[in-house]
Amino acid sequence: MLEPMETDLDLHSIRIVRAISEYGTISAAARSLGYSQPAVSQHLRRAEARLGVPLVVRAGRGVRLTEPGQVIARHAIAITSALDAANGDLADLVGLAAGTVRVAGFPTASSTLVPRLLQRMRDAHPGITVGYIEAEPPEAIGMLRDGQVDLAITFAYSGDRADPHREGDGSLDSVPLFTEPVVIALSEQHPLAAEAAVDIALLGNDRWIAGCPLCRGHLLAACEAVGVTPRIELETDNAVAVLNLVARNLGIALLPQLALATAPVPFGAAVRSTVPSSDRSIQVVVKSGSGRVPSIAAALECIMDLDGTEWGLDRVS
Amino acid sequence: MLEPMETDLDLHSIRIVRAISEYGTISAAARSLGYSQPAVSQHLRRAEARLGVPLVVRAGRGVRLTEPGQVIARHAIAITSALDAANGDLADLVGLAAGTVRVAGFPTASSTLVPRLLQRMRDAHPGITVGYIEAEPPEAIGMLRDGQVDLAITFAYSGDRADPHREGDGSLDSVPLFTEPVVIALSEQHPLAAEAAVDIALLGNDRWIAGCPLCRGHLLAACEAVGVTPRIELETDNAVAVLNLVARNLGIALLPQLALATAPVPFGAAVRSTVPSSDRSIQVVVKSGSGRVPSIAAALECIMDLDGTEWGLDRVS
DNA sequence: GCTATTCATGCGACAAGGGCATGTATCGCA
DNA sequence: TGCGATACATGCCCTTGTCGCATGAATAGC
Repeated sequence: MLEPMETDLDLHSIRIVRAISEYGTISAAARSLGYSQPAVSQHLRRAEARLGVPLVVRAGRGVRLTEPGQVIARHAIAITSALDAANGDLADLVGLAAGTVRVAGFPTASSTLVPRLLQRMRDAHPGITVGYIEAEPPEAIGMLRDGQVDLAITFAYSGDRADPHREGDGSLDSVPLFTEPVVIALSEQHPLAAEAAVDIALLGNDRWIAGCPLCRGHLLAACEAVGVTPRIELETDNAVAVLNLVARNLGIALLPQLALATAPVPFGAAVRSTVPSSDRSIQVVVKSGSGRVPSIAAALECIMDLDGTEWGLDRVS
Repeated sequence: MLEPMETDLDLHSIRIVRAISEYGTISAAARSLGYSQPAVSQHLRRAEARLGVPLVVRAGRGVRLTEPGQVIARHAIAITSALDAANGDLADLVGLAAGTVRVAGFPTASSTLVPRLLQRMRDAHPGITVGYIEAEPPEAIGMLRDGQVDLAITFAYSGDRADPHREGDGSLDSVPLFTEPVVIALSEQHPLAAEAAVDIALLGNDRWIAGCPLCRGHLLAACEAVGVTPRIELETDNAVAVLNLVARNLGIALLPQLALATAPVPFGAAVRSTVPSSDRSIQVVVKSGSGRVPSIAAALECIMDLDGTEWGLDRVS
């Protein structure tokens, strides 16, 4: 007989009925809600038309809730409190009183930038939980795309063709934070250790120690640029190990400046700049749009406030 | 720094976020809500603008909820269930599966019309609670105005100047249900007991028994109309008592037909029609507007369906 | 009986909100 | 590697909900 009857209660009606139940008159309810009296009156009429049931009846100069109106007023408390809870949690997120950020960073950053970041976040926003997972840039970018992390601290060698940041893809926002020189580590015994800057073109016969895939790629590119094919015989991305191997003259290696902050240069090893020189840039990456999420924005801001001079990093503007 | 920030969650946004959380895509959410995809997309954008926080971020071909979005989705369950509870209770009221009606009726109705009404209501709408309180018409009307009852069963003598229904007041709706003759009860010994109809003009010297104030008023009016001043020496609105007094020739009385249904005419008493004749009408009264409240409408309908012939009442078309 | 409240109604204006058409990016498959 | 299907974004236009103001009618209290 009757169609499903779109008995759709809207928040406005609920608030209005609740206010009327509380104040007894439409005028007072309107005042308490910041509306004009006719607005509330008309809204009530519409709501009654939608529901097919009167919600108020005139009682002398004021109004009285009908039974349906009283039922709504009773539920209004539960509904509005549930809503207030949601609004409260949301306000906490907006106000940085709560929230979560999941960060991925490359290994060397774990020892340098990340502890500073976590400390700043804890000090500035104690309510925000920061998660961290170590991952090389390509993996970090992947986790960002997959939604496993909100923010990635990555690096890229200048001129790298396989730079995962450059996927022509507007879905990620990269912000360059620092640039750092790539230096060469070689034994003090090495004939070129006396030079202030070492010419890579002269290193075609040396044995090389390669690091992570990205670093190895950069090594190959740098050598190719000067017509040299490096003999890579050792592989490790452990900077301490690299430097100890170098100190014993078992090979030479290209290292980003930041790596030296995590490992003391041992006796017998030397660090020199290269010719031609090359740079590595440290970047922070977020999904486009998520930068406006307060907790993520806060983490971003904390990262961008970091001072890299302690580790020999050059701030990007 | 930031103004209170009208973080107003509306139901639409909550439903949309919930659907996205459930289906994973905006399109599927839109389908499940009966909207077009652009509508949901735009609504999301507006909600994000209002809240100042992104709720979704694009993830490949679909979208993923941000943390604020997930928070809303979590609360959505509680909010929508509270709302569903309210809608359910409201639907019960509309569907007559629940509800309350408070009825007031005059004493004679308590014995006749009201039991039938309660039985019909229980049979037709077991979920509806019907309350009853006995009250004379003026008091019943007063209780209706005060909101103590939802429905009043009253009577009025034709031509009564003090009829409480006629307060020129649009706030009450009266529906005449039945009319009944007013008859005269007198002793079989009475000289006029032999007549088929008794002329009131001839009763100026009799002793009268008056009933409730309204009935007494009608008695006075009926006598005045024919130039008689009744000698009222006994007063009771108990029909059984009246008839027994009449049977012993201690007085005569005007009685509405319905009263005879509550009291057998004892041996020695006679009932006759009067000249001029007069009627009493039985009415049902509700507050204007409350007739559209389902439970009250159902009670109204049950009353109007009552058949009065059993008690000698004449239906009003 | 007069006055201050209170509710209802009509009018005009604005904006929220939805559909449609269309453009763009992504994923899967051949 | 290129194509089709899917999904989201955007712009345009229109409906309709909703508000405020001005005004009228009814009520309660002094």
